[in-house]
Amino acid sequence: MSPRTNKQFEEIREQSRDKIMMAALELFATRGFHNSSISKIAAEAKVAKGLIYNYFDSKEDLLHAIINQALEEGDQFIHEMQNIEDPKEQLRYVFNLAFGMMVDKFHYSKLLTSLSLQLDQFPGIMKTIHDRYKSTIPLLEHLLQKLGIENHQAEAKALAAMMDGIGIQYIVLYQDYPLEEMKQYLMNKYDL
Amino acid sequence: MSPRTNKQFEEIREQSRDKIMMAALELFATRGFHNSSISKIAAEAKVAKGLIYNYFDSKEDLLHAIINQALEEGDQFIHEMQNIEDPKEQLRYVFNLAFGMMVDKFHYSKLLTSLSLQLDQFPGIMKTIHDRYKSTIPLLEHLLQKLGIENHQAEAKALAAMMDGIGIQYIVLYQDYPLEEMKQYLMNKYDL
Amino acid sequence: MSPRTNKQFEEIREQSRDKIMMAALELFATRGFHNSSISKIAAEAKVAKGLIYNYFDSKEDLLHAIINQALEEGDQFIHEMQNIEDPKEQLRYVFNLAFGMMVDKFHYSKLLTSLSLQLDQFPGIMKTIHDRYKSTIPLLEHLLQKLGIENHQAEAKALAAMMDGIGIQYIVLYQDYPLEEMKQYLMNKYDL
Amino acid sequence: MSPRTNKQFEEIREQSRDKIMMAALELFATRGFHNSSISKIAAEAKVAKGLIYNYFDSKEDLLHAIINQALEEGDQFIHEMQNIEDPKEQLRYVFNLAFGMMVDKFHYSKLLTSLSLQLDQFPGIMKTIHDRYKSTIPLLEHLLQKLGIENHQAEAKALAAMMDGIGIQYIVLYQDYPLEEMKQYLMNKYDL
DNA sequence: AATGAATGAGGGTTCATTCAT
DNA sequence: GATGAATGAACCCTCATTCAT
Repeated sequence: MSPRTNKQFEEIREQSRDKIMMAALELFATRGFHNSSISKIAAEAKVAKGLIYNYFDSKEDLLHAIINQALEEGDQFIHEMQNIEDPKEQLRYVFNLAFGMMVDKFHYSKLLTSLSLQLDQFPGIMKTIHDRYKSTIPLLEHLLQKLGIENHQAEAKALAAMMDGIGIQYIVLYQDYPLEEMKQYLMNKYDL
Repeated sequence: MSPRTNKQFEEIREQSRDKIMMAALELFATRGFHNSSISKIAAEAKVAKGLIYNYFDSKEDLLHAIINQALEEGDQFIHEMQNIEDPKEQLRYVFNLAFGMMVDKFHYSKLLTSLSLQLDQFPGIMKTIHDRYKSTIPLLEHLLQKLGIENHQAEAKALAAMMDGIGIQYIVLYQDYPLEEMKQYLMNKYDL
Repeated sequence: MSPRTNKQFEEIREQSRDKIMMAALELFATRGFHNSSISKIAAEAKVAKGLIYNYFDSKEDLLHAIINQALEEGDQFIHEMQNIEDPKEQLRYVFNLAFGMMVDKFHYSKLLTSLSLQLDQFPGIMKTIHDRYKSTIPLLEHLLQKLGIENHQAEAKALAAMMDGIGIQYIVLYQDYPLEEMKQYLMNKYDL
Repeated sequence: MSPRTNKQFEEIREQSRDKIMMAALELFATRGFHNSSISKIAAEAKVAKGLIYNYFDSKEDLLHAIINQALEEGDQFIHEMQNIEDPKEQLRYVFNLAFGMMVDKFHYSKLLTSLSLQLDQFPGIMKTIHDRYKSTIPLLEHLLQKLGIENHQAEAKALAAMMDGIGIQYIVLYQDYPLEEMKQYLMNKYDL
């Protein structure tokens, strides 16, 4: 009969794109980018190999799409955080967010951390991730300053390092890592 | 043309093995394991491709050898550390060592951190690295306890996380990262 | 909303078919058959990929259709030529036609010449093109005989070769080729 | 024992390279470049697929190598021709050479002619073949001038076209084409 | 008549590994 | 101990073709 409407097509596309990105995210995070073949991704997404290229120009383009999605989500949270007025509330929000992401978005978190260490191999995302790293510290500095913390500049860097370290240790040790304990430690430290 | 003695043979073997491991380490660290072909390693080591298989069973075996070498070196340092009596001296030694390694053994450090995040891909080294992560904390706990630090258990975990976080941020940001400043921060914190 | 008449349907069909064939002709001629994907043809024709299969069984079938169209046009001209009585007029007609086609039907001309050299790849059109080549010479022979040319059999073959040679050189060198000069040369030679 | 000498390696390389180029030449000429897969070439050459990339960077590089070999051979003959003093002898040499090549180097000849018509697809060889076409005519002009032929410039172009035309017709009709007769026709025409 | 999402075979290419010397 | 030619599985990607709408 008559062909599908544009809207129908868009819905179908959205769904397929998502299926592929979800499958790729999981594989990239658990097996690594180079170890996750397009075939495996397609199988995981229950989709034909060729279809992936209907949505992404290349395997790297698929990776970029995933990363950008992750970063956009992150940007949104930072935005929301900046709408909070009380600095204590802000820091509590940051901790809740950061620890929550480690758990709920484990794959995103693992993939991004992994890629951070392989930036030489992915020049296309180098700047993006570099910038992300650099932009975190001023944010924390400002926050700690508002909280009246002494030596807030050094403390911000230390806190940033600790957060990253907790992240990586949680990724490596997972079930064995006392994530909640670490969160409490920080909450206490900043009297939240 | 007198035949070479056994000792000469062994020296030659040792040299070739070393050349290969050095070349592989650099490539693995900078370009990643999957991105470093045996051909490239052989070229970098100025050695024929086939020779690598005289010394290592497989590419993964070569990786294992490198990791074990790194870990053995680490073990040795821990041993030396434990011979120091004064706990302050001990902690100073730990910091000097850790920060020194980040700079002097940058490739080792980067490779090990990278691999930590890809353990699923290398089940052969999973346990080794897992154990390494887990064994660090009791060491620090003990040290902080001897220093009379309150809440030494939580503090040890926090310190371990911070050290890892500093490591990863230095790897990512490199020249832009204030490594020395972070070291001073820790030295001050523990009054060294 | 009255249903479309049969005639209207047929017109629509004809138009779509034509659009597709024109697009395919241009792509086949400029980029080659194997380098012109159905997708590109559809895009060029501003038509959905699937529609092409409403009109043609396969990509090769589309090629056949184009070739046959070209050959039919050629047949028609030969027919018209044979209605001319004066042999000089006939030859003049042939030259005008042949040189005119090289310019006006450049793509047809290029495609057919190209395919002539790849007949092994397209057995379906082999006989057709073979026959076309063979049928040209008797025609010219007859013509030159009527013009009273000595040794008309050899001259006909030579003329046929020269025409093909001019064609291929024009295709290769295009703007750099003195097509008009060659035409004058032949007109003079046969005193037209 | 001891590894092969450099000379042994070179011989082996030469042989394999040649096998591959021969197989590729035949396939490219008969089935076309895009229709000759690396797999088929390897099978024809009785060699593993991967080996081809030990000798050529890419499929196109393999094509370039074949073309350059062909053109170099051609250059050599032109050089030899220019050492002949008597112009009649020279022209006879040209005819013998050209007609001889059509038969003895049928595949080369077919491949080069085919590619001439697909230059848009192979920008890398465009200039080379263009130049080859353009350089032929002055050579013939000079030759016909020395032979005292009237209107030698137009005649040279006509002769060049005829040679190309004979070539293409021989390629298309092959056994059915009176190649020898055409050669005699030309020999007579120029009184050789 | 028309759309374009979906399929999967097959293309070019890379690379860990083997082996004769 | 050392060489590098040779292998073939597996990679990323393209594309003719099908089909539900």
